[in-house]
Formats: sequence, structure tokens, C-alpha cells
Amino acid sequence: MEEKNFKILFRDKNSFARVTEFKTKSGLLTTPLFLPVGSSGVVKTLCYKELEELGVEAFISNTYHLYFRPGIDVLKQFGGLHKFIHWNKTIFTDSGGYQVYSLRELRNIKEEGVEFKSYIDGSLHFFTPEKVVELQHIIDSDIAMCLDECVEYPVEYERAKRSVELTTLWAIRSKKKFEEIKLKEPNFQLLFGIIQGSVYKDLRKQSLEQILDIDFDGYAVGGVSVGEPKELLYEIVDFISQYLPQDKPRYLMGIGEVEDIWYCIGKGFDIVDCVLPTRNGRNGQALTSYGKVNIKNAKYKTKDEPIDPECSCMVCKNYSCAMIHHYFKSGELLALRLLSYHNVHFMINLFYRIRQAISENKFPLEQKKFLDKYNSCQD
RNA sequence: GGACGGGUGGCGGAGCGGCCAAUCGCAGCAGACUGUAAAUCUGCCGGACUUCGGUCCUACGUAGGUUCGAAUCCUACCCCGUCCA
Repeated sequence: MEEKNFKILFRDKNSFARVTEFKTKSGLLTTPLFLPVGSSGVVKTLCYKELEELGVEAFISNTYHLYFRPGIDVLKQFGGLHKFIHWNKTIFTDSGGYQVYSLRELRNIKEEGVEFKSYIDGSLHFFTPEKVVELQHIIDSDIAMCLDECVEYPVEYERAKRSVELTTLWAIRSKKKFEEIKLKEPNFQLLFGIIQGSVYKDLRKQSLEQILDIDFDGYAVGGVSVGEPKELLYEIVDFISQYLPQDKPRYLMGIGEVEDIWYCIGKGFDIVDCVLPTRNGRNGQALTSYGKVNIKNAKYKTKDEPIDPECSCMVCKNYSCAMIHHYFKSGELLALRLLSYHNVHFMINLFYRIRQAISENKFPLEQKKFLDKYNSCQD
């Protein structure tokens, strides 16, 4: 990435939080940025018009999921995912590295790549780092991720070490393939490297040095939020953040708890993504300024008030807790949409406030204020 | 009037002498969810106590009976289906 494509606009004086701006081929992103997850090319239950309404500038899709459905040939025929889904803002694509973890019963890791048994029809598919770069090139996402090996928690040191080594090896090959494609077909896709190492600091350090050495357009930290205790997550985030370069976007993968977000951004991370607002929304959980709320609980049966009186979203302006509660209890699909919409709004708004706090040099102060309230009334 | 079949916890529906406070599903109540195999998953779900191992009470249409022991067998009655007159 050219230096001019990434700019730090503000640095908070009392933390490591920063506001940055960086260009992708589809637009200018301001960080800290939250990416909703739309693995198969759609943020579940929401239409693109709604994402735009919500102020979503980017979301993250998934190479693994798109490969199976709609299928890479289909996307090729359409000229990429943007054209296929009529979304012209930024798209990140995850590599399938997370599926190495989440679908570990269906895969087999080799040095060459990873063999997946499709959960759809049981067929075998082999993903190499090179192939995953190619697939993402066809998908034509704005930001591609290297194939990595995300390990579960807890994991033995030796296994974590091997995953770091493999992830580095794959990162080198990914970068090589990425450059080859660029030579043949110049484009403005960016490639991010992923740091692994589980909860072991020396492994994290090793991974960090090796991945940084390859030189990517941005750096992601993977292998967190896989079940480790919060203290360990914070320790790792703390540790890694001090070594990440200032002049590149820093992406913490899979983080989405409100408290964690504040923490990680305070340590200098710029981008996070999480299924939490959408998945938990579909399961009845609403995020509010006063904490999480389970709208399916009986106490909301007759509550004639918005989910969050302080929220200005379409849902809070038009629907009461009682209505949404009823829709959930009746199995009405609108319920899933309403909470997904509201929760994504909550996240977008949260990040707006975070950027605001940084630009006003009030990050830790606002963090405390926000979290005190957020923790005041958890369900 | 007669012949079958059936009445089980809020509902549906298993069980057909002891391992039955009773499989399972739904409904109900709560919990979980962090680069999405998730509109999913887990737990509780007759009542009262409990040192969480249990203890006691009330329960399989109603009333009797057989039996050491009955939701399960017998008798009568009351309902509900289907068929025959």
C-alpha cells in the first residue's frame, strides 16, 4: 500500500487509540471501524439498502462460504462479489482460516494446504494459500486475507508453534501469489497478513516478526476469541499491539463484545469484525446503552417502550419491546431482522462515538462513561 | 340400543404389572453465543422441602376391586370417536 493511502488523523493522548483513514478500491474507510459479518455475501437478514442506511462502509465476507455458494464460477461470471450483490462499498474477505478452526472435524491440515470436506455435500476440496489468494482475486474483494491456521483454545505449545510456522509459510506463499497476480492484472486489492501464536507470547512475537517481515498492506491478529479467558485475550492484545507498525491498518479478528472493543481500540487496533450483533440479534439479544437485553424474556411481554430509549434507529423509533418480543415468540421473521438492524446500528453508533472520543482526546474518559452505563443494567 | 377403539402432566402423544413423577415433541421459563455448518445450542419444566445426594405429598376419566406392588389387570359408571341398527 502506498503511504498516502493510509493516514493517521488523530491520536488520543491518553491511550493508544487512533483515528485513521485508508483507501480501498471501493472507498475511503475511517477507523476505528466495525465490520459486520456477511460470510456468504449477505449480512444475515439485512439488505444492502439497509446496510447503507445504517452507515455500514464495509463488511467481511468469506472465501470458504462463497466458494461453495454461490460458487466461484458464478462470481467469476458476474465479475466479482460487488457486482453480484450490487454493493459498491468495501468488502473484506476472510480466507477460510477461521473454518480451519470452526470446522476442524471436517478438515485435514497439510503443509501444502488444507483439505475440507464440504458440510453441504461431503465432497472434498483442497485449499492452498495460493488458491485462496486466487479465489479472493476472482471474488474481487477490496481486502483479502492470507490463509492461516487458527487454532483452538486451549492448545498445547507445540501445536501452537507448528501453527505459527505453517501460517508464516502460507503467508509467504500468499504474498508471492498475490504479487504474481498483480503483475499480470494490476488491481488495487489489498492483502493482509495474519498473526497467530495462541496465548503464548514468544510464539506471538515470532509470528509477528515473521509476518511483518513479509510486508503486507495491513496486519491482522487471529486466533483470539476462540474461547480463551478475557484476561488472556487482553494480555495478548496488549503484548502484540506494542509491536505492530504504526503506518498500517491493524485488524483484530473476531472481536465484538462491547467491553473488548473499547479495550482493543485503546491499545491501538483500528478494525474489528464480529458476528455478535447479527447472530445474537437473531437469537433475541439486543445491545443497548444500558447493557444486553434478552427480548424473549417474559418481562418484555408488555413493555411498551423502545429497546433502547436513547437509540435513534428505525427499530427503536417504530417498535416497542412488546412488539419485538411478540414477533420472536410467534416465530415471525421480522423479529430477526429488527434486532439485527438495531444491533448493527448500535455497533456503528458505538464506533462513531469512539472516533469522536479519540478526536477529542477523551478516549479513556468516554470508555469509562460508556462502560459504566453499559454494565449498570445487564439482563 | 349394539360392536369396536379411546380417555395419561398446559397441549399433542408414548408407556400397557415393579427400573414411572411417567420417553418424546410443542408451549412455558431461563442461560449461552466473539474472523457465522447458528431464525442455533444448553438447562429447567406436578407440588413442597433439601446439607443438591435426596425426602415427602398429590397424580395417568370417576368409584371400587385383584395384587407384596396398578397408568398398566378386573368390575361398574361417566365421557369422546368410528361403525352397525
